[in-house]
Amino acid sequence: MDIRSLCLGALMAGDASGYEIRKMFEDGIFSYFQMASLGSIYPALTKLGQDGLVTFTAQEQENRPDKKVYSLTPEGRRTFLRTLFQTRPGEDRYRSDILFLLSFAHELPVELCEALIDEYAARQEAMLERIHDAPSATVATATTATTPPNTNEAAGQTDAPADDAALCQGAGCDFISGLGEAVCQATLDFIRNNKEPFLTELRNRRSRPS
Amino acid sequence: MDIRSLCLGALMAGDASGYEIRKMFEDGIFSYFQMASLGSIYPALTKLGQDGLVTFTAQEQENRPDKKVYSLTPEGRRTFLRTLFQTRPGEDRYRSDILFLLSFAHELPVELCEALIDEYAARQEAMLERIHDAPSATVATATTATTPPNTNEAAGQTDAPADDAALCQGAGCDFISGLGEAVCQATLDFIRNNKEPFLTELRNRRSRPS
DNA sequence: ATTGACTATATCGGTTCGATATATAACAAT
DNA sequence: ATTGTTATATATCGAACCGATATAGTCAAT
Repeated sequence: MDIRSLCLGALMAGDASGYEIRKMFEDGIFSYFQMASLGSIYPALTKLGQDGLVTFTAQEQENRPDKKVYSLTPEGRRTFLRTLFQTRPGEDRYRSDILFLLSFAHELPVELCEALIDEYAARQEAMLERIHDAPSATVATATTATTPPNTNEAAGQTDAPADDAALCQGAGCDFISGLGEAVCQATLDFIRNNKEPFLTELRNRRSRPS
Repeated sequence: MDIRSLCLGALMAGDASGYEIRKMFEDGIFSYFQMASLGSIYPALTKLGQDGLVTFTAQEQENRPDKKVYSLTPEGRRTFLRTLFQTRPGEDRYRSDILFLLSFAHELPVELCEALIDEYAARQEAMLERIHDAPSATVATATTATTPPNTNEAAGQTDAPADDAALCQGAGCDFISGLGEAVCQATLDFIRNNKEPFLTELRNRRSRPS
């Protein structure tokens, strides 16, 4: 998936600025399986605008740089849907420095190994919490007020641009976050059951390096 | 983790050519949590050579391009171990086109959603098999003959360069592949239990789009 | 008062991927 | 017989992308 498609996908959930798109990949639903940085989002939005797939309206904000709120054009929407249908999905890829380091456990002090495992577990736990805090489509969607720092409350132009089912629009996201939860849980379970035996074995091998 | 460290780490398991290093990231133990392409491995090895962290000996092969077999220098080994100790491990990142596509399930035909899920499951299953086929450190290591296409059997120079504990050197790799197994298993379990309910819900929403 | 955190856009350098070129051999299929 | 595919093996180049940085203002906390 190239960043242009990723941006179009983000805008499918509703109008957003570049900054808000990044947050979707940082904290939002997309953060579990995709990422995109500002350094690629802004150029992508510019190019998408040139190609007529998005438009933006500069929202003036008092004492702040203008906020460029991007929307999909009808052609942008069509293009994205075509992408959805045609894309042969690439291989999943997982990258973890911690696991790489841990694959050299036999060269490391046992304390460092333990710290790495604990760090790994902590991150999984944090992710679990993020999943639980996220809104679900099956549960009532009216709970989250969301109310972003909408400084221009008086200006009645904003029209609440796609908030309800925006961040998590339907069963797909529920399925995915359920999967994420299951994976995190399995990871934590594995660590709970195997951390100590692993460290013990490391210590044993250390004492008699055979 | 930059590619130079990744290459040093690969060479910790024993001498290897650039091509063989890539295979470690393609099929080998590293494939579960890191990746590296030839387009970055070869330049990295060249630079590491300039910095005196690796050396190579060009092994002539009949009717084949020379095979440059790289080895860590003592300084290269020291540098890598220093890296192991000092590195503040970066965030894990997972990237999946399939899950991204599935997050737009409500825009897709149910059949396509099912195909995507099946594809996802198939990949997990393939990964599980790869993990099971891989050698384990705790089990007898003498089973795998490995015998790569070693055309020069008569030339007694090769000296079987680090084969036994090479690919998977110890408890660390066992821990990691155990973790990988648990995660794959949890993923497959989740899909088994939730695929049909998910598809059913999609169909229901489609029939009465409310 | 000043530090740090958040919102917001934008650019630039460096890293890395993916495709491609080159060369050869083994093997399967037509 | 010839074609195609797969595998070994090195190497390069353009395009894509990340991460850091610059700019600039608000707000809360110390």
